Amino acid sequence: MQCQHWKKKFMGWGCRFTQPRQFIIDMLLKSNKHLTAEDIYIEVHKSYPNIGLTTVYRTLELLEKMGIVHRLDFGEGKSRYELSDGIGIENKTVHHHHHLICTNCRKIINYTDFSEQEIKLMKEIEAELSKKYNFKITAHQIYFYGLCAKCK
Amino acid sequence: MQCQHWKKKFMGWGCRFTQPRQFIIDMLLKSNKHLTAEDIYIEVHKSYPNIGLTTVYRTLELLEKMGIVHRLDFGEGKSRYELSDGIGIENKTVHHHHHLICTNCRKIINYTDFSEQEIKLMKEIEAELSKKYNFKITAHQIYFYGLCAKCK
DNA sequence: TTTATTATTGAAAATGATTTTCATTATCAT
DNA sequence: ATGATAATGAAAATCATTTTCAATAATAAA
Repeated sequence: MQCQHWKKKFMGWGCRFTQPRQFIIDMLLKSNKHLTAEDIYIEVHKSYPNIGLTTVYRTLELLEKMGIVHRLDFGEGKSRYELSDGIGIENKTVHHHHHLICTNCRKIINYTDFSEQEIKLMKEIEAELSKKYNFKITAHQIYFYGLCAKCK
Repeated sequence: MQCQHWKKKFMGWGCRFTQPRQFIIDMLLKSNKHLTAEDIYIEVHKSYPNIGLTTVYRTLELLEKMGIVHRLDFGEGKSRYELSDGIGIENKTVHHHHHLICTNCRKIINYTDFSEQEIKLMKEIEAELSKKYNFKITAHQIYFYGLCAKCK
């Protein structure tokens, strides 16, 4: 979908918009979960059996550099990936959630219902930090740690 | 330092306060950096050469469960650890910083100068989430992603 | 204090995610 | 088409972390 759009984007980075990359991006657009490299590999493999796990890793690395994808870490010993904010229009709701992680049982709760105030403040902080550290901020993640209902 | 204090704490978790554990905690108290398991192993090894890397991993896992230590991830493929807020009195300034991570070169900037407003809001959010999800929040971390001055 | 019980330890092996290497293939500019 | 170069997949290598297991240390019981 929107091949031209993607092609341009890749060209801008001196890269080619190839079939494996296309399949991987399609997969990310379709899914609304936090996928591991292996998840993506297995899923893409169904429609494109030639894909290699190596390519998935390489593509994700590139997509991360391009700001298209974000890497998440829940302390599982492997990374998970999700599209950056504003990339997949349809499933916007999935993005930009924050995480509650139980330090005892490792249970993860996502939440997306931010207060107006929260959103406003985050924007302010971003603006402030951008200026102070001469940093172009494209995304943020908040992790809260503690004990879940069961482990309390 | 404060052996009795630690001993009690460990006992409360049905665990023993052993020498390796003591050395590891001392190391964490002394250091003011984000240490990897290997960093700790090498450092502790100097004064306690019998220590094994396995024990470091196991101890860090336990300390995390006990809420004494927090695991950080900067996408390097390995975890880093720091004492939780309020644990090491002397080096309090080190803790509770947030992170700016460059998605291109992986440079990491820590910042600790939070605005009053920021601190207040985070507390409010924590209170709200605690109630809503019946979760006892003990810590939080914020990661901002984007491009550093060089990579912009 | 001695003894019994159980948690903890270290070494080595195993695991599992991610990277590197390298020869082959696909894509793009000409 | 053709040549130059980026991208690919398979296999091997790497590196952090876990598991296994026999030996040891710390605690509780006698």
